[in-house]
Amino acid sequence: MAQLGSISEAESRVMEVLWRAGRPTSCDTVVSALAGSQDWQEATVKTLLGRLLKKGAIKAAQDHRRYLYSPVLTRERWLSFESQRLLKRMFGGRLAPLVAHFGQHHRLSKQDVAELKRLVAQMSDDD
Amino acid sequence: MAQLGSISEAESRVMEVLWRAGRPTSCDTVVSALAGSQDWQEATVKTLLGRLLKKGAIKAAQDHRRYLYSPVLTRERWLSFESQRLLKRMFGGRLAPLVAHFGQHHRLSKQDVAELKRLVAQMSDDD
DNA sequence: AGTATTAGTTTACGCGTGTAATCGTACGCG
DNA sequence: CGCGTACGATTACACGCGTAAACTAATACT
Repeated sequence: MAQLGSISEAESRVMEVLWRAGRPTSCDTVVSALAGSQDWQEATVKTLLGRLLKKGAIKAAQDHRRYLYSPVLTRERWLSFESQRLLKRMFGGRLAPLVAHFGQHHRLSKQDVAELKRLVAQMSDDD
Repeated sequence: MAQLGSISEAESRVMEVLWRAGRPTSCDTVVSALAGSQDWQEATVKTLLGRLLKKGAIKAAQDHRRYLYSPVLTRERWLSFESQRLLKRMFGGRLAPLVAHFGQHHRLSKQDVAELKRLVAQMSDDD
């Protein structure tokens, strides 16, 4: 019953497609959507869809002779799960140290800084 | 030759010890340092040190009948590597969306918000 | 000097993952 | 009505990881 949330890298690529689609989607359509960016055989996608089903991250609804898949795990929940995992593992679970790290070690675009400023301002507001 | 940077979860626990130690450290000492937090048999730690050696993430210097291990991969580089990987995978490689996500979906402590404010202010300064 | 200890090296083993090929089966077409 | 086709399901297989035990070689103690 693997706690929802832990899907693999490759699986998440498939989820991205389903999230973007916003409606039940056939395996075939997923394959097309991935063609180019991800060079997988159709068989591979089938496998991944199967694994996601077993994990309960997606559900399948019969549509004539095939299934249409849709996410059960939301993108929001997944983002939360993974980013909190990283924060916990590497930054004592707190956001500020990560931001500090980025400030020191990576060039942030002016746009990013502006965005950040806006965000923290908003946070104080909410308070 | 796996590009430096990709060490596993368990391996990173060992690295943490070496980073904190700040000087060449014996396997035995690593085991003691982990006792409690991480309930591993000595054998397990030996395995992990061996794997880290093979990956080039640490080096070993002979000291009488044993080795003293020290990091080659720095904590900074590791933090950068992993956090950028997450950002790229989940937030289009940009920091702001992650912060936005946290703002919306997780309660940030007053302390965290203050810290964040200080950090972004500082960023503008640097600019 | 022989033996117990200790440290490093080798081997083990099940599980998840990436990446598919193959199998089985229901349907539509000729 | 039989056969190719299009799907999902089953099976495959190597590799990394978590977790260790077994093996080996050197040393310290008696």
